[in-house]
Amino acid sequence: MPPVAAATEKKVTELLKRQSLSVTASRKRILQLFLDQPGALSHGAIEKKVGSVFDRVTIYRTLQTFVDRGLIHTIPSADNAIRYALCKDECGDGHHRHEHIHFVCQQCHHTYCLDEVVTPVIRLPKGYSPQQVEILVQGKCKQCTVSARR
Amino acid sequence: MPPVAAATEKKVTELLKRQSLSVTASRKRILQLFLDQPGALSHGAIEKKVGSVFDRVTIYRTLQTFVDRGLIHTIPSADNAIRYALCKDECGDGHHRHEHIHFVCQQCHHTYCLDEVVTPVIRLPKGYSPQQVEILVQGKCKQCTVSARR
DNA sequence: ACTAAAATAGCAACATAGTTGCAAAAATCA
DNA sequence: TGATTTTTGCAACTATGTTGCTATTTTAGT
Ligand SMILES: [Mn+2]
Ligand SMILES: [Mn+2]
Ligand SMILES: [Zn+2]
Ligand SMILES: [Zn+2]
Repeated sequence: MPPVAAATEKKVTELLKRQSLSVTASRKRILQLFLDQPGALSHGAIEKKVGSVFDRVTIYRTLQTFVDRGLIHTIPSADNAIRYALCKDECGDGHHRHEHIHFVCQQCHHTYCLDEVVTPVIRLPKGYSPQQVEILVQGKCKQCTVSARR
Repeated sequence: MPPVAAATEKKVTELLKRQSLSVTASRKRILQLFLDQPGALSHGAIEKKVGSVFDRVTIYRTLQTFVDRGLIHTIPSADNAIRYALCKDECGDGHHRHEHIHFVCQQCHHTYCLDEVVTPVIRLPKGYSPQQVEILVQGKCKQCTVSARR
């Protein structure tokens, strides 16, 4: 067993226990996928990455559990596939508080949380009571801009 | 034939001809649905409203055609069902230009274009090239706020 | 108004996304 | 370790969306 993998395994196990979640193979694997890369993942992307190790339903339920516990959050999209990304510390069991925007690259199709960019206050006409604001920016991401320039 | 219906029929026919679109029963009916109410419509909502008069595929293709021609635009969502709403004059064949935000009521589940609310400029970190900004506000709409107060 | 060409609609089949009930398996706890 | 609780896998189902092909409708020219 390589020491790096062992370290990550310990980390995800700790994370799960901290949320009082049973530590199972699927939860460890899926949580690790999120930790291993900076972007957001859709159910389909996860299915591709883990192969047929886990049932589709298990993946759906795992994602829902993570959302419920404030481990990950959902990101709306224009292509009918919900993306999920890791939450920061402010989120917890039963509550999410996000003030960042999301960026979707039209070239590589990755979705990123831009934690540095705070959602501005949107002033609505009389009568509308806002609860949550989602900002979705589409364009070309850092990586794709750089590789186009070379 | 009631004069009101005849007048609307003439209107949608004119609209379609103005876009050099063949005037068909499905296109007239679906365009009329959008003109008859202020909100956005999903494929499913349209299917319910028109019953089984048109094939599902026809509805999908009609919506796509309208989007292509700049008659309607899509609205991203968190529930995996694309909504469509009428465009204003600025959009046309092959191009959309929208600067308004969208409001989704968590009570009545209607989606509205808030044309009065202009999307603010979002400043991104270096390297990201924005192309389009979508703002989705969730909360309670005008109607639902009023009826709750009574 | 009639006809040929072009566009559109309907059908079937498929693909992807997501849900639910239930029994088997695994994780937790004592 | 063994009982209890939780999670998983399977099957079946719904919703959403696409594609290829043929029949029908629309359009445009006469
Ligand atoms: Mn995010
Ligand atoms: Mn709109
Ligand atoms: Zn990119
Ligand atoms: Zn409402």
